[in-house]
Amino acid sequence: MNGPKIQFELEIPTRDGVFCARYSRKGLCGLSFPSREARLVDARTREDLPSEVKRWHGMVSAALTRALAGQPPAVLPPLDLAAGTAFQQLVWRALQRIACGGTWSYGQVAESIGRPKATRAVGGACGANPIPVLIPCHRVLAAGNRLGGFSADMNWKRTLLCREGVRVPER
DNA sequence: TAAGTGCGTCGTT
DNA sequence: AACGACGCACTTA
Repeated sequence: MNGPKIQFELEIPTRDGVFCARYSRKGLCGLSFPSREARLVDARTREDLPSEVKRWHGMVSAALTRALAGQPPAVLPPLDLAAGTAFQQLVWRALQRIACGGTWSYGQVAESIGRPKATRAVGGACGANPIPVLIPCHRVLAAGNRLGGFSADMNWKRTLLCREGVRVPER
């Protein structure tokens, strides 16, 4: 699934730790949660920032801060999802249509992209989401109002939903 | 009710 | 051919 060519990796400090945003020539192509093994960002990436990337990064920082506060989305730069398969991109686009404070089931996502039987595959695509939080895969729950899974810590899924005012199921 | 099993299903590796 | 961030029917306790 050879990923996009990363041009810049920039930190985003938040009240929940330091996230890392990745940009290709086309736009935002990745976002990762704060991690213990805090990757030092190459100093080189901080110099010679194209104004376009500065602008993108400002938008992403603001959007992330809002999202972490459970607020509806702000303006985002173009997203570079080209690394995903056609199916994955379909799913990721669908996720962006889930309103803040709302949730869909994996089955509903599957239906919304015209593949009603691909529920399980939708789970796989959610797990491959390169831009969590901003592409809100945390808003997808399992049927029967169960929580379902999450690639990063399940606590992130709980926390994000909780901040959006969603009544989070126990399991 | 709650928890566990089995199987259909389908995109990805 | 094997493996899932699934869903459903069905069995147990």
